[in-house]
Amino acid sequence: MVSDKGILPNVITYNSLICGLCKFGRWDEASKMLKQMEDDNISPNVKTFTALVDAFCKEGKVKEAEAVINIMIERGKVPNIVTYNSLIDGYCLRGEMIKAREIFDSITLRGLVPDVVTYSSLLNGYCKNLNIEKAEEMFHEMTVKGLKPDVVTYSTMIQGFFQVGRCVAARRLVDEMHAQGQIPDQCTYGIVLDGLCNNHLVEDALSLFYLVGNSKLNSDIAVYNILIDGAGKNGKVEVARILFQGLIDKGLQPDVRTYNVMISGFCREGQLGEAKLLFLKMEESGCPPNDVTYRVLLQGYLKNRHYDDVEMLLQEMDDRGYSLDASTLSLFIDHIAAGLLDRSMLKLFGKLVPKELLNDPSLCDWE
DNA sequence: TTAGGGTTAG
Repeated sequence: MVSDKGILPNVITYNSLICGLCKFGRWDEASKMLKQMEDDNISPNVKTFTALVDAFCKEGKVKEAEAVINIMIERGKVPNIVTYNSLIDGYCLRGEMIKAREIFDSITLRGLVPDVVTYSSLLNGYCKNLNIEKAEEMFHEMTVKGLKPDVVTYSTMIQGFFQVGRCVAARRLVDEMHAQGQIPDQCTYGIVLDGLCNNHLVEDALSLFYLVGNSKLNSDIAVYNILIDGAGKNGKVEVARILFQGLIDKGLQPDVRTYNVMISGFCREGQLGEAKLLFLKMEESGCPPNDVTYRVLLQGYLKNRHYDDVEMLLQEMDDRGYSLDASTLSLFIDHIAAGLLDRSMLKLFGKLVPKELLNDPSLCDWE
């Protein structure tokens, strides 16, 4: 691997490439790259190994990540705090909080010092696994240790409070982060809007949105996706429609999630005609439907006992290589069992059941 | 700007 100008790759070049390949799950190529790196007599360093550890952890493959850590130790490279933070994330992602805590506790024994990211990662794990008390403990403990919660720490904790319905505590924390000089960013904003919507406070979310007005914060399609979904789920599909039109008028481009939440909102209200129109508009707008779109629409049709387009949608899913997820599948099974669907559809339907669901005990006996 | 943490659809 030599560039046109005869420049040789170094450890930085390889790390960048390996990291990029890992990010896209291209493990084979990443491992080939690692091998080539060694053939070039360039030793992988702590960052190289940590990139691999992190990539495995993000897929929940903690055993593989630990294997990489063992290899790096064998090669005389010492894992650092970044390496262990990734591992904590991996265990948190799997919901294995006892193990995550063990890694956290082992950090000090290894002579390393947990940093803001370490605390925030474990705190996030506790929040995601709905153990808000433990999360609060971490939040408190880090300040005792002299670590200052940053924007990410606050955002994580705020989301945790919203998830368990503690909206007052969440809002108080937004004020506190301001007072501490940690300015909420785009991500915090999304977390707050989503948290309000999910706690039946969509009016508050909308007030905040209109208060923010034409700021850059509101030029993010994710903000619209959150609000359109929130409005729809709170029975305000007309508000959702206005928001959708608003983002178009503003020159923003709806993405596949925007369409999906809007279609989902129409289906919820039984407005299947509107849902179908939007579905058809996706392709011509350069934003083709994805597997979620099909599942949302199918669920909408089934729940509203509107079977005209079902076979066509299943056929299109098959053509596109999409499959049914567990919840759509179980809805289908109910309708088949109740004799509501034409049995001629069964063959096509069977092709869309993913292998991993074939032996699912909750879905058997449908024939 | 060589590796780490927080946001949206089913």
